[in-house]
Amino acid sequence: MKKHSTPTMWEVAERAGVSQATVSLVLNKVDGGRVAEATKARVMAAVAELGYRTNAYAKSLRSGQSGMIGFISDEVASAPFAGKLLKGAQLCAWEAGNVILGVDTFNENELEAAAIDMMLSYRVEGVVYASMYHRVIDLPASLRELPVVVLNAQDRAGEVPSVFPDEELGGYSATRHLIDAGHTRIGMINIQPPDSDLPAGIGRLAGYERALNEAGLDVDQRFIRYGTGIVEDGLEHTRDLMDQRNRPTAIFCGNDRTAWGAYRALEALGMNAPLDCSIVGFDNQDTIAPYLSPGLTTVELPFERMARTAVQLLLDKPGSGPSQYPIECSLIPRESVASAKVPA
Amino acid sequence: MKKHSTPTMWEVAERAGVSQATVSLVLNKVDGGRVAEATKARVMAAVAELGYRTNAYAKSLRSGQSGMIGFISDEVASAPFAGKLLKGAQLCAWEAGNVILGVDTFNENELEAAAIDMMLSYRVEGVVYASMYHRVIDLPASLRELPVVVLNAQDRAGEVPSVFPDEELGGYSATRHLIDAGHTRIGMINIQPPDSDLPAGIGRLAGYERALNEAGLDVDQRFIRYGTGIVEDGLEHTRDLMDQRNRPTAIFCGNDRTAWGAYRALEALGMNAPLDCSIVGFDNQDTIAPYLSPGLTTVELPFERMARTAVQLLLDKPGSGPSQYPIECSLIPRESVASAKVPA
DNA sequence: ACTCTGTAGTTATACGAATAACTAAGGGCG
DNA sequence: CGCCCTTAGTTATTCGTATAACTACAGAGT
Repeated sequence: MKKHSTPTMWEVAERAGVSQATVSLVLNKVDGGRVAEATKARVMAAVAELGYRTNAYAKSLRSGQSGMIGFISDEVASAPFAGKLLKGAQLCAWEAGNVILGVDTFNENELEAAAIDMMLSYRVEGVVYASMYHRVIDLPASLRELPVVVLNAQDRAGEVPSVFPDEELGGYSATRHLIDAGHTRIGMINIQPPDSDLPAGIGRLAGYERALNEAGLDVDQRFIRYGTGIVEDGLEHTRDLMDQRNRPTAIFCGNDRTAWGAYRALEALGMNAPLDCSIVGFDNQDTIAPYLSPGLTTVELPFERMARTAVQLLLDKPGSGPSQYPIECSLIPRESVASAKVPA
Repeated sequence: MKKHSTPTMWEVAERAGVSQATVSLVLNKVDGGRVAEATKARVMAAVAELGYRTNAYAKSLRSGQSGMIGFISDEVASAPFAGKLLKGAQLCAWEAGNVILGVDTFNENELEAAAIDMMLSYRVEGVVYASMYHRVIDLPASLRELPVVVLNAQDRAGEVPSVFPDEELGGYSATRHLIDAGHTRIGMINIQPPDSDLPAGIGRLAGYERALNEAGLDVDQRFIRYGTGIVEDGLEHTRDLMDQRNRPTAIFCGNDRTAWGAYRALEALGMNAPLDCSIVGFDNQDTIAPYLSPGLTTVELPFERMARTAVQLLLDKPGSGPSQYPIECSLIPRESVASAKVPA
């Protein structure tokens, strides 16, 4: 229940005994020594007494600046980490006095079109176009009229800056961590079939191979499996990997769900992680990784930093820098990696 | 890169050879037979050719309606289900031509104050004040000037409508499901200590007891344990419960993480779910419940419906209805419940 | 005495759209 | 023929703020 709706600058001005322009000058500190301290104080007092708040619409209309950043995403609702993207975006926007206008399209083209329309109506300063998973996307044509940054995905046309996780480096770090612990027979269970073109699986595998090569270890195809990123795949492939003579002493799982499956397989086989087999995951999914036992050593997807980077790119729009911004994924050590037993 | 910034109604009017007012009439269908079909067509053509989009700020300023609904939440980022709240809110708002202006406060008072300020500036039609978990909250005083609905929480003062899960009914359904399967010795592992006043644990336990009473079964305190909702608690308490003579044949776990712990305990004891012990969880956490093996029968928290209800309450603001809106939590059957063996 | 420079404001206007109030032309009808 | 109604628009004003351009006055400098 508001008594007399929010007051305007005129009402503040009247109460302070000055003109509306003066109120504006005071509130926006366009001072330049134009307003006496005493007057300022009177204005501020009136503002406080009346509970005045700037009308963002009038301000934007006049100034031509909306102070809003659009955030379009497919299916945030279903992605457990989506909140982190939102968090990074919001904090970064906020620090620069901007606000996030977020819309989820639920992968429906109609909704997406409506969302873009709406953002154009609100004259957003730019749009962060976020994907739920790392992939290569085609931007809707109607976004061409606006500054856009692609988040957690890559623009196929390469016309727009894209911020995404450095999967290759992540895969490298994970594998390197195992190598550093003395492992030489390291399996990998990837999260997609070999013919899939998703950057996540491709990059993580590539990083795995680079680490092995760099360490002078063979890339043994018998140690590489291809699942689909779900628990069952980790379970089956791990069972299978451990069934070989000369089996791996460590497995790099392409994501945490797969790692969970690996745990289950080891348990079923009466084996112990990390003593019989070290495990490294990927994603650092926070409803899983810390709750597995032993805690899962994994690679973190830097959602918050990615989102901040994306928003920052929109904010300092000037001149086009590079179009690809891979963000480092860092290793989160827990208890699922042990030193390899030194061969006798 | 926009060539000549977005066109205004005047430019559309000029191109169509009419006045600005006419363009407005056409676009808002305030028709009443005032504009000839041919003219309408010319206007629409001009709109399309110039790519005109209404300026939301000008429109709101003039009409006094912002078309925005504020959504304030603590820590969406960390809540895996937060997306569903957002989803329901957005869809419901959208259907009525409104847009969500969302802010996460990360539990910082400063940010919250700034968020409320910002929403007042944007003259939101109302605010959904959402909590990450079901609790009793005190609303910040500055929200008093606006229509507010509390989501996934309850307003202590009871001055504002609150939409939250019907925990008691959920607990009842879960327990009833086990009773219907023939179980008579049913344990419960609650998610908070007995002296805690969080509605979730209190309600779920109350529902459990009501179901037992209604079925003429005793509420046996030896079967009720109090944890804190984490995996380890489920593990320990289940181990403990199963260690009794005359142990329970089914356990109602106060949430899915606890249920996960129960699975681990059973596995460790060489027992099988659901054959040796049926399990029901709560939350239907989608990164966990479907991936446990066997799939976890659990109770769903109706986030999307709750959020829709909250927004709807804001939209049809007239006259105050009830102030509490408990929303039904329904049972999601999977494979973790089996019929009790009929006693010989 | 006159201009010059600050200081401390004020006035007027524009942003883009919505809408109340007006107008102009054509036709029907008594 | 004059009157009124209908159709198809137009004009003028308003929302709340930002800002360019102006004013009014006091004191300094020559």
